Amino acid sequence: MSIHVHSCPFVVNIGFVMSERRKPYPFDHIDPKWQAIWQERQLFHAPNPGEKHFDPAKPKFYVLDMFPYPSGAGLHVGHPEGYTATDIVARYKRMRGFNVLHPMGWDAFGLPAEQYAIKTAEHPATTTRANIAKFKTQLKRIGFSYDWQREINTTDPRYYKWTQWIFLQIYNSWFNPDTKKAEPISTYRGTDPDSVRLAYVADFPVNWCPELGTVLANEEVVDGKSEVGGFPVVRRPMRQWMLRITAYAERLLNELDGLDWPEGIKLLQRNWIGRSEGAEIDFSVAGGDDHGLTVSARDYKIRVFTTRPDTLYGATYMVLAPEHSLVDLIVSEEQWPAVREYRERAARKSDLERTELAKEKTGVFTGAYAINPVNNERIPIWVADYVLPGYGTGAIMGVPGHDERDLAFARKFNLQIHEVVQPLGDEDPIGFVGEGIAINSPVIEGLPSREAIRKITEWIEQHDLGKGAINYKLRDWLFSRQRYWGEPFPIIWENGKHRALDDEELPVVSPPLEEYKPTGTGEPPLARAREWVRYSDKALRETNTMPQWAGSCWYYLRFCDPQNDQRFVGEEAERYWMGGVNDEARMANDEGMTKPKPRKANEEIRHSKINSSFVIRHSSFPAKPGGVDLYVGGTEHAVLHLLYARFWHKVLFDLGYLSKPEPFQRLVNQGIILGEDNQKMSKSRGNIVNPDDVIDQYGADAFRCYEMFMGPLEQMKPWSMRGVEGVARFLARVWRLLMTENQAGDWELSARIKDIDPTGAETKITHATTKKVTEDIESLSFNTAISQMMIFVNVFIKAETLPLSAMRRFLILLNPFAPHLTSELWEKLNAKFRDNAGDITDQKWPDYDERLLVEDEVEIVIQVNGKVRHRMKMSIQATDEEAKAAALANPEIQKFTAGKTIRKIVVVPRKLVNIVV
RNA sequence: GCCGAUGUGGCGAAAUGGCAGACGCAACGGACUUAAAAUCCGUUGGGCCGUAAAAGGCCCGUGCCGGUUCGAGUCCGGCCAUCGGCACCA
Repeated sequence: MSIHVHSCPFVVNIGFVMSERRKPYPFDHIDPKWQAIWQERQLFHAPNPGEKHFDPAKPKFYVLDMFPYPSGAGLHVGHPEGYTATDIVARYKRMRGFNVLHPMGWDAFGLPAEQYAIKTAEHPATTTRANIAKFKTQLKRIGFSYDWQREINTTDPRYYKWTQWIFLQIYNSWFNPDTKKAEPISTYRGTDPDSVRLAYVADFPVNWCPELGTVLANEEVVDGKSEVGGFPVVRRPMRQWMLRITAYAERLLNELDGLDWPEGIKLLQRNWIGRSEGAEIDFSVAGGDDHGLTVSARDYKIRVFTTRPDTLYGATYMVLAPEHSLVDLIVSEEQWPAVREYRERAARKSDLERTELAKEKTGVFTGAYAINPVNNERIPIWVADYVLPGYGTGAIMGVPGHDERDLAFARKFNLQIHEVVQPLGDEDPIGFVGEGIAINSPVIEGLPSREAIRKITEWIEQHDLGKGAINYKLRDWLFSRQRYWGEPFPIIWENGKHRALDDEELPVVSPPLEEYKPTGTGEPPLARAREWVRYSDKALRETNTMPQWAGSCWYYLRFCDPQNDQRFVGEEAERYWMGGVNDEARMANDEGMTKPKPRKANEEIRHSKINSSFVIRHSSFPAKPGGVDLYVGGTEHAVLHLLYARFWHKVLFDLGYLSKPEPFQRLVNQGIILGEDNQKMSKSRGNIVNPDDVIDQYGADAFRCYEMFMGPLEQMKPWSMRGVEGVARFLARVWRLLMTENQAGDWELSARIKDIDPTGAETKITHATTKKVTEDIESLSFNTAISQMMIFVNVFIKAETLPLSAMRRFLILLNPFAPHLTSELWEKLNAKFRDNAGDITDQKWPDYDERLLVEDEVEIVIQVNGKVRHRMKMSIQATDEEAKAAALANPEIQKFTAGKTIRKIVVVPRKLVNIVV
């Protein structure tokens, strides 16, 4: 409460006034009353196919929130923004006759929860339980229509049993490059299945965060620091579990196309996947004259990846990443100490040092030479850390003439620079990286870059020197953590080899460790549980745990069938909710209703820039590949969660467990809510707004409506308590529109409400409001829907009589936004009029009649040279000629046209006449 | 550096290429009240002309500069600013 002293001084200063103060309407009675009724009647429970009360005639709609990570701080007003939006859609869709799946759960494993537990010196299981309880209480107060019977918790063994099971499906499959699908490992015909599994163990330099005592995925490292906590991250070779997400790079990229996601998010994913086309070229290592190379060194080949094979004649040196395995084999005796020292220094560097701070190029000569295969020139081989071990082949050909980085390197170390691309304009050819004409390049002389690339690639292939190749920036997913608070791996080790546990042995439950903090050495805390680790005399359990993202990779599937203990999700339930069987019905019911707003022209142009010449589309790929109909959450998950979940989904789809190749058809990102000071909400700034305080003062409906009235859902916007007050006033006006206070000070239904026909004007505003609210909910423009309802109330509050039908219709329209208030008023109407209207939640969403919205007389603007000079009323029937004549005859207009030649008259029917003189 | 989003009153915002600022907040004036709160009514982009006061009229105005168009907040080109993402990816 003390936080809000500045915004509401009188409440705090004179405490008793608040409790004494008359509420604008009795939300403190209404809110709990209806929440209890909803819970008791389980009104928002969605039965699965085959269950009692399931109605197969209805189409389905799956509307999902990104489930929260229950932190110790509880909710702030940013969380319920997306939740309110989806709740409005869910309530609306139910009234439109859909079976609506609208669930909520808890993503509770992972680093932040564990860090919080360590800080408060409590066990993460304890703090997690408490945090979830707090979140749930807070969410319930807002009156969301979740089906709480489907609540799930990623830390529940009944849930993570299936997370482990899915891991085993991944472990037990491989990616068949011919079918471009995951297949059971049993179909693999090679000698070493472990080398192709989609989950595998690798020993190589990883992101190690000493402070957190764990390794992190590339995606969890930001600017060389851990995303959680902001601690330094260094490279360190360790044995780790990896998931072969790179096998899916192409599909993850191409199959974005059919999704209704913001183009910006698709672009982020495309960039993250980072596809580039080019060629791989082999350079052979030259025998040294006095460099002490052994004869066999000549047999070594260095393979490089380049997107510009047309600059091959300009390659004047080569660079190997310090970690490249050939370095040891080719380095000369003389250069060995320098190279060794350089490699050690590079290994110690943090990511931050290696990238951001390393403006100046560094490197060291290996003493070895390679042969440029196209012209047989001897070129020196260097080691430098500007070449990354994880991308391409970890080696490059240095073309300083036409690459900025190579140019900087060559200048620093005095290496040769050749011009091989002639710019089309008058730019300096040295350092020119664009497309031009190949020069000094016999095989491709005179060709434009694109053709040159094609021709030289053919030439390389013909001479068996390499091949055209595609490379992705995306790396395999580092999947193990040296932490306690995560899913244990269902894996045991025997004679140095890993082996999957049987399905019957799941779940593998973590041992109840008292001492769960990271060891700091890189050995996982689970190793402390000696009894637990000893699986048998010969076998030990894997002691790493899964990363935070594991549970959220498939939770949307579990929501379809959360109680199932036979399968991770029942087949029929999955087919129904994820959209396999019900598509036709849905499309029919859905026609034109859930389409995203038409994109602006420039968005289309941007999209079309994406080079799709290489896109391979399976003809059977569905136009709407995703299962969840609407998914709302923050942009922060643009690449991490959304990419990982798509990957798991595709593996399960390939293995035949799922009916759709993509998890989320339509994605919307809600914008961040800032504090009243326009700054990001944070504890240190003291500008956090707690939903509980808002609801105490103004009620849940005002809270919900304000969240939506603030502005467009996707936009970043600041909180304003004054704004909440304004919306609360609107709801109070709705209350007083239908209710009046009697002599005794009690509220009773207004005598103005009568079961009479509305006037023409009243019908018009009612239908206009229906149209606007309907369309605005469909396009998620909740702010303008509320504006329209305010206009409606402003009109009727002045009326002497209130037609019952118009009031009922209005309450239905407002119901998704303010469910408590409207339920109460609806009940009061039922009590008085006894017209068997039924409960408000059972109502059908009203239709509107376009014909009723048409005016018979319209105001037409008269412009002279594009400037508004006058207005006139005209019948809607008036022809263009009549409008023209009327405009010209208008004395006010004649003032402007007198003595001038009329050059042109533009008429926009029913809108305006523009006279050009 | 590259990619993307955004830029409209004092504030949150609204506007199929056709009356810029709907709706709300704040502010001001009034009604009610012993008084305040609440509520209700009215005014409210800037400048100017007009009038006793009104009515009314004119000019400017959607980050900046240019273009297309009878007409641009909206479309096109070029800048500037803020925010977000990527960042030695060969």
